[in-house]
Amino acid sequence: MVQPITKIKKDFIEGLSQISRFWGFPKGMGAIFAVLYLSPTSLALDEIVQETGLTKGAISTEIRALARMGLVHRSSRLGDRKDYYEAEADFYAAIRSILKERQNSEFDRAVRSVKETIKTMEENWVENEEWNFVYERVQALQSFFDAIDSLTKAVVRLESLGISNVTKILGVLK
Amino acid sequence: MVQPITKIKKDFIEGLSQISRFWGFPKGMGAIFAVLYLSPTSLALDEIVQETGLTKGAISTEIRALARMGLVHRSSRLGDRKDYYEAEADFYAAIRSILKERQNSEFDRAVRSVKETIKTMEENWVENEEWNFVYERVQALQSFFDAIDSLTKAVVRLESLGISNVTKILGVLK
DNA sequence: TACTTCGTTTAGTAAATACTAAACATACAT
DNA sequence: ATGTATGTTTAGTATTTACTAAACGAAGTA
Repeated sequence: MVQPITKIKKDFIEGLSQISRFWGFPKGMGAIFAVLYLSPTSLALDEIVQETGLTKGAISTEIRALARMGLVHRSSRLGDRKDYYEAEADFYAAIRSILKERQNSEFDRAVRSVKETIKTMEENWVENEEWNFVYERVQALQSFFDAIDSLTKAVVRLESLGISNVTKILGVLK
Repeated sequence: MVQPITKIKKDFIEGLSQISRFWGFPKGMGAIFAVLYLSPTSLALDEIVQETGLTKGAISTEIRALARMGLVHRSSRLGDRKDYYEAEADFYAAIRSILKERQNSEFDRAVRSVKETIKTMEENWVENEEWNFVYERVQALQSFFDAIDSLTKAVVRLESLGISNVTKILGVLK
């Protein structure tokens, strides 16, 4: 059975769409990234419309999210009003970028609310068993978050999180 | 301003709900976990109904998911038809458990489809520039996935992923 | 046997989210 | 200025997902 390149691409796009959805992102987002990732040249919005079947509007908003995460880069050419987009091909760089982005997200707001809880409890301290128990648990969660936080910060700080670093980590975990 | 323990709990539950939603899980799931996490004793389904305001049905299905991820544990008592649930308080254990769970998930199916793409291309090889480019890119993604995969496998293998291991990793990344 | 008390399943509803179509804004070209 | 090609915003729709209410099943109890 002959497999034309278009079919190969289509399957790959499909696969990335599913992966995207699995991580809680719109599947269109995965599709857009996939199209750019498989293109040797940067693409204009209309070309992405062609390849994905999505509308300009959807792509406009979703590609902005992708750009914010550092998964795609936007560029423009002299004497050309169009914007051109290309995928970030270094996934380690992408991960660092995503982590960085997440630091000022809704997630951090929620995490901070846990910190608030602790402060509130300390300021209104009541000495009884339940209070103690709750305090202890909330604090355990807090220090877990802190550990995760330093981990992500460490990763973000690296100039490059390459395969070599991953191997290093693997070595430690042995 | 006096802060009764019920208000403290409510805020905390709210916070975990948001965190849950941020990670793509239903917010009810976060609420259920929060209620169990703040309880010194294991709770029956009806008690969780009371605390969360969700229905039996919802809790039944969502708590099963939580159990599958190892975030809560179900137990029963002699001469008591009720099931009792308690939260896993060791978050590092929970992480390992979640990672383990994810290994046979929809995600892996999608990842495997990328591997398929590579095989298909090799079996129907066409020598031209586009084919080469696509092949190279797909393979780069594949090896990225492989790295992530060995990382999670290493973490899962650890008897305990405690704060000490996290610190070790931080050391390597310095 | 019929009656409780529990967890589960199911069928339908509500809510959230992704997406479309079309109006809009901007910038350039004629 | 008017027209055209672009990206963005908006208002509405479709789809997906979370959840409810109620029927069900199992397993004990009277």
